[in-house]
Amino acid sequence: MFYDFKKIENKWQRKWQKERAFRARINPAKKKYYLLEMFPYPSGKIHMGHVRNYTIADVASRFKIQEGYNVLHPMGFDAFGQPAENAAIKNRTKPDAWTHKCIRDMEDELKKMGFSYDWEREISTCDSDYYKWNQWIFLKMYEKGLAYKKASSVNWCPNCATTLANEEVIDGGCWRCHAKVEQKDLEQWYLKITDYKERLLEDLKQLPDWPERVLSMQTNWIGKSQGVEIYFRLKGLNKIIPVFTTRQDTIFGATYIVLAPEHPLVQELIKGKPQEKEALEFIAKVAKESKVVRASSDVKKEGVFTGSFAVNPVNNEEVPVWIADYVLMEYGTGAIMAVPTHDQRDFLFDKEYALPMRVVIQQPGANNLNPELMPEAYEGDGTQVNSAEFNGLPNQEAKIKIAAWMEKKGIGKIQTHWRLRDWLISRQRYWGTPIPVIYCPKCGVLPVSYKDLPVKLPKDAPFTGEGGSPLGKIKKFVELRCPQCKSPARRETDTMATFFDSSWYFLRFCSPEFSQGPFEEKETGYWMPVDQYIGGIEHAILHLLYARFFTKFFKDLGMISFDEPFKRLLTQGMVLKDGEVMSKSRGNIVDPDAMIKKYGADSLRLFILFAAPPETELEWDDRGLEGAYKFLNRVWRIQDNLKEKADSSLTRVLHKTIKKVSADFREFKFNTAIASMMELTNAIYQSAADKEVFSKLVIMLSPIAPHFCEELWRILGNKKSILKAGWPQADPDLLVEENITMVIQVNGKVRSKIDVPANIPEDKLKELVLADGKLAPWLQNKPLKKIIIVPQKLVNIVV
RNA sequence: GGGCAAGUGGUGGAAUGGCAUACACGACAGACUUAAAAUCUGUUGGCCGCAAGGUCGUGAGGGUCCGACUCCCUCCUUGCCCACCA
Repeated sequence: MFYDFKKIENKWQRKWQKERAFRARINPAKKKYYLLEMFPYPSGKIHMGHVRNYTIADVASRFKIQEGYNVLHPMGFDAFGQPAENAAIKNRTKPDAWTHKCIRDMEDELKKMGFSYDWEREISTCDSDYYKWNQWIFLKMYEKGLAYKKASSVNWCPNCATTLANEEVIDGGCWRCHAKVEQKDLEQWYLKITDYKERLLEDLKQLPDWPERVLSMQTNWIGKSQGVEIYFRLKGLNKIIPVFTTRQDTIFGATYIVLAPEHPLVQELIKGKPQEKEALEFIAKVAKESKVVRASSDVKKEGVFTGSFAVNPVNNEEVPVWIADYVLMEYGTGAIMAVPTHDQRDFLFDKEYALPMRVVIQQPGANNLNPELMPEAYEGDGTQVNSAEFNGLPNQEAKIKIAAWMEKKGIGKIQTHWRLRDWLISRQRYWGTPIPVIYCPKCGVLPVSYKDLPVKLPKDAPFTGEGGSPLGKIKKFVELRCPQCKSPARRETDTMATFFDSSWYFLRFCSPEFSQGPFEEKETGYWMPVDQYIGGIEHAILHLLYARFFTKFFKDLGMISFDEPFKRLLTQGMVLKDGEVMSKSRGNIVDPDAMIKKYGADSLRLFILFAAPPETELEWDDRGLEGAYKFLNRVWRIQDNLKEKADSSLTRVLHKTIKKVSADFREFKFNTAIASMMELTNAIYQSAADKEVFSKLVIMLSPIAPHFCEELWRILGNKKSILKAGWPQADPDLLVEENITMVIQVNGKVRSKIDVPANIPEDKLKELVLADGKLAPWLQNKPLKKIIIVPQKLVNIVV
């Protein structure tokens, strides 16, 4: 007999919706729990990654409800973005209509999984009720000087005809379409996230419940490094070139310096030199290369001599000045001191052009380093040599002393450098939030006034697939009168990067219909911060960093009182098929909808939680899913064979299971929680359950297989929803064993086992153990050294 | 090149200093059946042994410990993230 999952799932999904079972409202009498998954892009279909992410969250949500928390569990759509425009070009649909159709389809699929969302809070970032507040936030940032416009060389995707943030360039290609990224000069809007770099770094300490990996990725991305800016005087010119280094201990080994080709002093340095022509050609060549190509490690390091010399301030040595592609203007001062013996990049460049080298850090223990014979740079620690008064010092100690000494002598300055850049938010696209700015030829850049928000995205736009923003082609949108002087003016036609939308949506969920501001402080005061955030590791850097930045900004505006938006973070692993990530291009997709049709949502949920712990990769297995289905049927059949009173041994197993499952749920260890419920089920098959035991199993299983358990719960005669059943408590008296099995080891190897009363005194236990005949062959004629007793577990005899 | 994970039966995985392989999948066998499916019940790391039992065994090698899948060191492999960052 199989249970009718189609009927049951449909029935309960409709009932939960009708009864608003997951409606969340402020209730000061109850402890709140805000559970959030990274909201999806509405592609129209959910994939297994979504199923996994949302199932993990849903179990946590339902478990917390049963534990008595007031749970907020919302869902919405990150609805702006490129695919809608691409679909518009391809299928002649409108992005708006296409997106809303996709949203409806995805809602249906999510509902079929039985997720416990408060659908009344659903938000969609492409609705003007939402993006109005993007514009509001932008204006606030503009007021505070955090949004600014800058002409700069940007990454340009020729395929998408749009700019990309550095963070969106992957291996020299566009993060979406993988086309080769070029360089282009454009006026762009930036957000000054660098103003928050110290706090973004420092406050990571407030997040002990984030995965170590993510914390380390964020730290590296912010990239604080302590070093010294050293001043090299240019020979023959009354100018100095500052260089930044974190290895000031190697300054005595700096045998040349290298400038980025774009460095402002380069033109002056090469002027009239024999190398001038060659240098100019080189600069022109590098200018054409994208930063990304220059940054790839397999490209040979190239450079030219400028014909000029600089003076190393620590020993007054004259060193040649070179320019090279591997030095970037964007980092540090755009100039480096080259120490080929102790920096591998300098070493490779040195070998290419046969420049001088000198060892200044001697490797401990090994033979003296010889610059001619070194196969590579020595970048490790050691003792200072050829370093004047610092000779003999360990280099880590010299680092501190040299920095202080340089500051004292005025030849350098201790400095901190950061890797984090400002965030480029302009996109030359249609399907995004219009940046609320007006350009007047007389009055200049004018922010749109708050009362005129939202600047609505026009519904009709020409989609030709050709480059440039479609918005720029809509006269009605672009042309207007300047609000100050009434002369003809233009609107900004750039839209915001969608990362902007997702940087504060977790706040909007607290009061999705609030019309006086982006969020209502009474609501965020109760619900925020998010207690548990769940999503993919691919958002470990950008999204989480931006969301943290926005949170700090709102705090500075006095709108919220906390520093960090997400208390705990869980990054779920990918879903694999045959050892590879599921993807359309690989053609190894398993469609969740087809699986729901075949086995039901409850079986799918059960399988996906049982197959692996949440953080690790999950190998898809059709047979595993079938196994989950069979297990549910096995539980279903228990109802046919209940007895009046369960055996006391079964009751003990039940209470052990309650303890284990409760602990595992709290730590998101769903795979082992399910395993122990399977063990309980096996025990029930050995010795029939009573209603009490069975009911408790059903409650424990209900967060995982909610429709199935709700149905069984009613079959067992309960009138109210299983969500109101409360979580079972383990009876401590039933957890205590009267007799336990002790493992007996001799020299660490298991040789015997004995059953003893749990409360046996140690000397009595020793006596029993030594009398154990099985041990005789191992103890014979050997002097007893000691006996180690681990209470309730084992005895180890050392001979 | 750097950082972080991970490496356990035929497979997914369990055990985070104390009985290695829980739980499940698969396989094999039995019961039920005219038969199959479903279901129920067993067996299932390698080697030696009729058996009792012994012995080897958690990527490789070493170390700490009464005792190591677990901690430390070296190496190998795989995955993810980052990368001319000076």
